[in-house]
Amino acid sequence: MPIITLPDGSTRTFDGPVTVADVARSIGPGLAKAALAGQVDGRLVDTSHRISADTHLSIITGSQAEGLEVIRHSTAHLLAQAVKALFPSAQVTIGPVIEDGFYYDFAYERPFTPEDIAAIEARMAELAKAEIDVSRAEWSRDDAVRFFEAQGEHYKAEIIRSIPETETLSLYSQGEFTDLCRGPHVPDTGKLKAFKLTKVAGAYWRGDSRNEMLQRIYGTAWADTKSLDAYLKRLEEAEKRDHRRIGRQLDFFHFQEEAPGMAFWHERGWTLWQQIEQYMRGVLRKHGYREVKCPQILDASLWKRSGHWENFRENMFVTDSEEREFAVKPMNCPGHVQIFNQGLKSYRDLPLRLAEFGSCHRNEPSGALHGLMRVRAFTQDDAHIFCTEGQIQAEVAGFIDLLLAVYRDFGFEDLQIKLSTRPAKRVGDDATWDKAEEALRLALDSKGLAWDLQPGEGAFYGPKIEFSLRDSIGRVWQCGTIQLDFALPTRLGAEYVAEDNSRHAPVMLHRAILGSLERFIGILIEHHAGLLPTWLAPAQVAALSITERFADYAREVSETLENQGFRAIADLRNEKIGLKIREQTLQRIPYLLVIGEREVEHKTVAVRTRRGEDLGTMTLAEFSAHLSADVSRR
RNA sequence: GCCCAUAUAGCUCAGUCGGUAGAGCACUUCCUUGGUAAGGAAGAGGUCACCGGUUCGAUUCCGGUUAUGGGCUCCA
Repeated sequence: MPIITLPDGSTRTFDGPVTVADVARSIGPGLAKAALAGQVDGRLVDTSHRISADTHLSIITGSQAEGLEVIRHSTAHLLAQAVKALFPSAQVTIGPVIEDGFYYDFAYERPFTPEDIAAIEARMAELAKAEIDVSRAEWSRDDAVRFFEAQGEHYKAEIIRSIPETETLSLYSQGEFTDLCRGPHVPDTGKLKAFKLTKVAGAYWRGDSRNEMLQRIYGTAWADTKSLDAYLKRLEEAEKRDHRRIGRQLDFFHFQEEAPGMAFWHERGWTLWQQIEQYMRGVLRKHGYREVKCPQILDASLWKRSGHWENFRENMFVTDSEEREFAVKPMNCPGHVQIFNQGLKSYRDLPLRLAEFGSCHRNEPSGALHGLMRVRAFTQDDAHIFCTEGQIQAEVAGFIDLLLAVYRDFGFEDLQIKLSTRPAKRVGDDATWDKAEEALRLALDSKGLAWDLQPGEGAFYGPKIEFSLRDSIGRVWQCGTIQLDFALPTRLGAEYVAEDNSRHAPVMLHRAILGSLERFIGILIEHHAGLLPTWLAPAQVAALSITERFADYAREVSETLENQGFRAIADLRNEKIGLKIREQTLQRIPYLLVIGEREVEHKTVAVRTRRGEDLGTMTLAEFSAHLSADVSRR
């Protein structure tokens, strides 16, 4: 006589064992139809799951996050079923749920074409319409291996073989298709109503580039077509924010074939860049950094000593001159160590914080390039803090405060933080690593930040924290970082004199807040959809003359504002005011000053914003005060 | 680097089942001097990414290269 407690606290008593579906039916026909899975004492189960003891049960539908996940997972199976039906020799591998959808990897003798994808999607729709029952069965591991081998599914068999022998596996079947899966799944394919295959791509088997390439099909799935349409709409909107598109529209930068992965900055984009750089310069100075500048190319011997030659030779641009081998710097640290090494340093000099807007070049693999987000020529807001072990935690904590404040000023609140700890191949003894990792962890926790641990993902020379921001379609790009380094100072002979007159290698903290200026600007553009905050906007205000008769006053207005330190332009073209407003609004200029007879007569300006608001007529002094207030509000 | 796709005017794109191309916007000139998101007319503009092959003939078909896009791998 199981007594079942529902989420609202009510209970239902049954005469004997019941399934989740039975319970849903007893509550109402609507719920019975909507039920996708159940949650029994916190565990997700199929609707066919039998309950024989007292328990807490929640019926999962498509309106819950768990339900959506079930839908996506089941849609991945539906995709595999359709592929197997249309391409029987394709082998299935894995098909997980991802953000907003799912993918499934297949091994097949040729890539799937767009026509194939259309056919597969059509078959999926048919299979869904047929409302095929999805059933679960438990198998022993070895039986499952034999089953899949017999079907010619060698990848699946390989996956199962790597599962411990003692484990019982669940296999889900729908029609003639059976797949290994933990579940749960929807009770029948008819529950899958809103899905779309989005793209095909190659993907390495088991994510290893030494392995063969599989055919990955991506899709999205939602509880209803309305949500699906909303999602597709959202993607479309995000595309309009693409920094590459806005960069062209606003005349910020361009790329061309002769310089792959290296941006040409146009005046407006460069103005934005300069605002960011000057802002950062001020912030760094306030926080005890000293700005330096190192040579762009350095003799190969230095890169050999630093270890970069050995590890990254392939990705470095090298040059021959005077029969010597040079490398264009791929990073700034060795240069900063050279500066540190000039003159004998005392413990009293520590922490020493050397900052540089360091221009670096890395010959990134061609397939990795992506607009401003991944380039071959970039500028880091780099700095290296030379300190003692005892100073690590305070420096890291101070850095995190600084980073959060900077991000806030740029309008970013939502970031992903990851702590990467010691990899298998590393330098330094375990005691040092223990201390270093602990220092990073404590610093993070002291800020009350949420972070993920990435065990084994640290650099060979030390653990690191990475701060990432998302682009307009949810892709995550690393920007800030702080990395401990126990290796480089020793390799490059950096040392300081301690209180007891002994000499020690300092600990080196590599850190960047924006990461690369290029990438940060890309994200900034997308984040604001090109409507940069006034303090960053390349042109903050445009004076528009209504006819040529008022050109002189419009020019005077813009010059006055320029002299007050604002970035103003004058649009004196012989065009209608409507056209000028349209064009300058599309250029995302925060303020437009309309200047005609009335304004000239009363020495005023009529102010309109890029969002279409009319701020009315005011004197130039009043507008200047308004602009000033806006600029300081970052 | 790997898989797939794409490359036509400054931009966004159409087109040619193989006979050297077209639109809108932008640009130039002229008219218009107009009060809050596109005034009108005329004109100019393309080695159809590059290199090769097939063909009487290639922008179109095939191969290669380069770049870009979407993924995968990588990212000191």
